[in-house]
Amino acid sequence: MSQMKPVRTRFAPSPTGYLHVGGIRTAVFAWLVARQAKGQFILRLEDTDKRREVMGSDQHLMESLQALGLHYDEGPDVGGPYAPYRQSERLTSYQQWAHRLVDAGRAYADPYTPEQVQTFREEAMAAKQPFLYRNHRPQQPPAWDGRQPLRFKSDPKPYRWHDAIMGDLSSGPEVIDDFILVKTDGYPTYNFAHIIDDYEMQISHIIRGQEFIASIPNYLNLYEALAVTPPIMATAPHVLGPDGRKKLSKRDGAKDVLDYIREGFLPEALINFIVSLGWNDGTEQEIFSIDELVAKFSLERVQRSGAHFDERRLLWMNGSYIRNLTLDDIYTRCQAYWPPEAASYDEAYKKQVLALVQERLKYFAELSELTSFFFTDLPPAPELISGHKQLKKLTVDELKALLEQSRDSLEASDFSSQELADRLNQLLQQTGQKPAVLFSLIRIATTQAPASPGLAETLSVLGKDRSLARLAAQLANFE
RNA sequence: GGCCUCAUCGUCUAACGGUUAGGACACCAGGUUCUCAUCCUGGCAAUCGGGGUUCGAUUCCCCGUGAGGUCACCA
Repeated sequence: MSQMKPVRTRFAPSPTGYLHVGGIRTAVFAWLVARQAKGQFILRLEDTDKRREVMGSDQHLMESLQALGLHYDEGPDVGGPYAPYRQSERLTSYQQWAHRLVDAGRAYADPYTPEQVQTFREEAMAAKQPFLYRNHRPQQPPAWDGRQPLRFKSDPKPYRWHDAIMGDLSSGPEVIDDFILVKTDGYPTYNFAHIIDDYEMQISHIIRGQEFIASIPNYLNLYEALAVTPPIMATAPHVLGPDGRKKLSKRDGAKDVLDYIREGFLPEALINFIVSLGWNDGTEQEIFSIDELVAKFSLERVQRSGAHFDERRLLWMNGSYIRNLTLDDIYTRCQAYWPPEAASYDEAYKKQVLALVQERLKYFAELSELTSFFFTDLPPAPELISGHKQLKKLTVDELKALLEQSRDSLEASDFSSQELADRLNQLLQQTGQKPAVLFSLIRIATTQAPASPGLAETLSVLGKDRSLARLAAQLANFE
């Protein structure tokens, strides 16, 4: 056991597109493990497949991590003691290790053409056998001059190892094969490069998705050939699509994590949600602050089966976080989400509005729609009355009478929230109406919106002039 | 097809071999003098199947079944 080794974890994505909630999970786990142990979290870009690389996705990846608060101690843009952190810039290192392997007789040039190898593969599959390159291992391979792929000369044997998440795992010799170390374009494969980098960067835990679990025996075999002690392995199950049983993918509508941030999801809620997809501390606690997660998280308690991504749960969790924000905090965080008309209003007014809608927000992008009537006069919406199960039973004259009576009373109000509540109450008695009728009518007249916060609070924030003007406008509409 | 892994409400999950199998999301009903939301109360809803071991199995073992992963000059 390497209990005294400093904890250094890494997130090592390839820059082939945006990061979604499924892909970010191993980053969150790695970050938590590093923070908990007061170690380092490293970002390394695995850009060894130039064909799949997507321009700009490296920046996007870095932005996503920063936006979530998953700050890394070392990485391509921040540097660090083991720079460079981009695999395409570490080619000489891989070359050195490759030659060392060749010299030791543990790597050799692959003399076959891709077509020949493909034929071997198809034969194996046709025979319903797994494809093993080493069944075709050449007796006298040519000297490696870079024009052929360099293959690992494996030493097939069974393995038993411990995975921090999956527990004790084992495999037989039949899964060990002569995989490619260096491609003909001079770039190393992931299978080779990550092992070299993790060693050179002193990585203590490799936390990755379960698609790699079948390859681990091969890695173990290579570690032996390299005389390197493997880091702790932690294999996390996939995040599944909402309905399907397969790994969440962009095709399932897996959104870019930055899109969630843009829509006004809180980074800490997103983190809490992602972690809770497969992890809990054994109690009934659902909401964990980042500090609590750092303190309590453990790979051992991560679920071994995949978890479906359920956005409704995310919505609930984010709403819960928003409700717990202080008014000042929520105000600064939601600056970008006000309706355009709000621009000319001052902070005090917007904070009053915010206080009324805070418990209704699931994410900040809803702010505009929820609050527009506080900043601008909405067009008349007669369907709100004609579609109202109580109001539609009243005649226009009855509605007018109620509204006029309300207006007369409200004209004498000071429009404080409490005074309005009392006055509205009196109005109920004076008119002999149910709240469902009177309050609905006033609410619709003054907001023209299908929903609003409580009537007294809404009128109070709207203010006397605006409220009365809207009542007058509604009355005029009845003419 | 070989190999590996997994399996509790619709979903996320809890349960030293002994619980009326718990919580949360979602949903439904009721309450909070109007709507939406919050909040409160109640409700619906699960141990994949079959064998063992055991006084007793969600839990341990075996066999099925189902699902996923992998068998790339992708990661």
